[in-house]
Amino acid sequence: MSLHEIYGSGNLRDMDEQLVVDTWHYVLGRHAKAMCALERELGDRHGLGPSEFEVLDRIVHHDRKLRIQELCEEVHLSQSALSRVVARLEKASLVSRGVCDADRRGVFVCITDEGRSRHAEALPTQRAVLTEIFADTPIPAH
Amino acid sequence: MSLHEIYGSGNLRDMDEQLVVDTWHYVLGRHAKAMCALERELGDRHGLGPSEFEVLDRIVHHDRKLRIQELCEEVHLSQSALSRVVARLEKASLVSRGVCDADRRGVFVCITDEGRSRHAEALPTQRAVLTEIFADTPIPAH
DNA sequence: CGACATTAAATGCGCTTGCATTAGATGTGC
DNA sequence: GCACATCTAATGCAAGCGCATTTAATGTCG
Repeated sequence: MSLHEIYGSGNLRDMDEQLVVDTWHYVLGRHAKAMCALERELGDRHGLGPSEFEVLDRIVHHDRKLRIQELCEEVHLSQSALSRVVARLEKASLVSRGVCDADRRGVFVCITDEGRSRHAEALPTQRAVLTEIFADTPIPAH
Repeated sequence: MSLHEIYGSGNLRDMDEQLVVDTWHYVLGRHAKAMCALERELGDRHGLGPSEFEVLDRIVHHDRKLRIQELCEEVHLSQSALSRVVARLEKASLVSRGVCDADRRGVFVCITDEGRSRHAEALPTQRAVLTEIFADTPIPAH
């Protein structure tokens, strides 16, 4: 169904609903495809899962140590899942955890040199995968 | 960064990449939000998980019995995951499985009356959740 | 016909996730 | 100061997923 047909139908409620459902199917399809490809490519080439990469990416993007809490707002993971991702990254020496002096409940996560270079290696792979999947139908900037 | 700035930058490669990454973040965010809400609402109100609902929805949409294989192409699940979803649905008496006469390796999945009415109950809930999440920034029809 | 590759669906297994809870640190009110 | 609510991060636990494998049926080729 084309945009013209939708808007020309005269039934805005149906149009909205159809558009919403189409959007959901788009999101479902691309998410599945991208996640699957990222898991394979990042895993095979760089030994990283999508969540591990995303956490490294957020830290590199901010270019400073972050609190677990801050990361939690940016990555789409529950607090417990994030806690475990950080634990795996620490085990792999890609980040280090340190207690926060100001609030001793908090935990800072610092990226290590090894973490930084691993991220730099993996970044082109991630971009290539995403470009492969989204280049044809990106969302025109919200 | 605005669309104008992007297009005005003169570097189409960077623009493309930024658009692709923005699209990925859009997909990640909406997928997480929608999945979480669907899991909660469909689960609490109708005793269905998102995968269970999706499978019922595909069968209702086609309005006939489908082979596992056919469902596999439409649902974003691995063959093994789908096999288990169908097993759960059968346990809940929402579908029934039957061997295919033509190819006795194959399995047909039929929706039951109970499955049909459960789907009908759940559909408005699903639509409400999706509208809540996508009404503001749907994708203008690809 | 008979051995071997192929296909469909189910199952073993390990991993990641979210929910609920816990342990420890910090804030609040009397 | 002290009891109690709140907050942060970690952990026990069960559920769902994908990969690899298995079981059974079907094709294929000599």
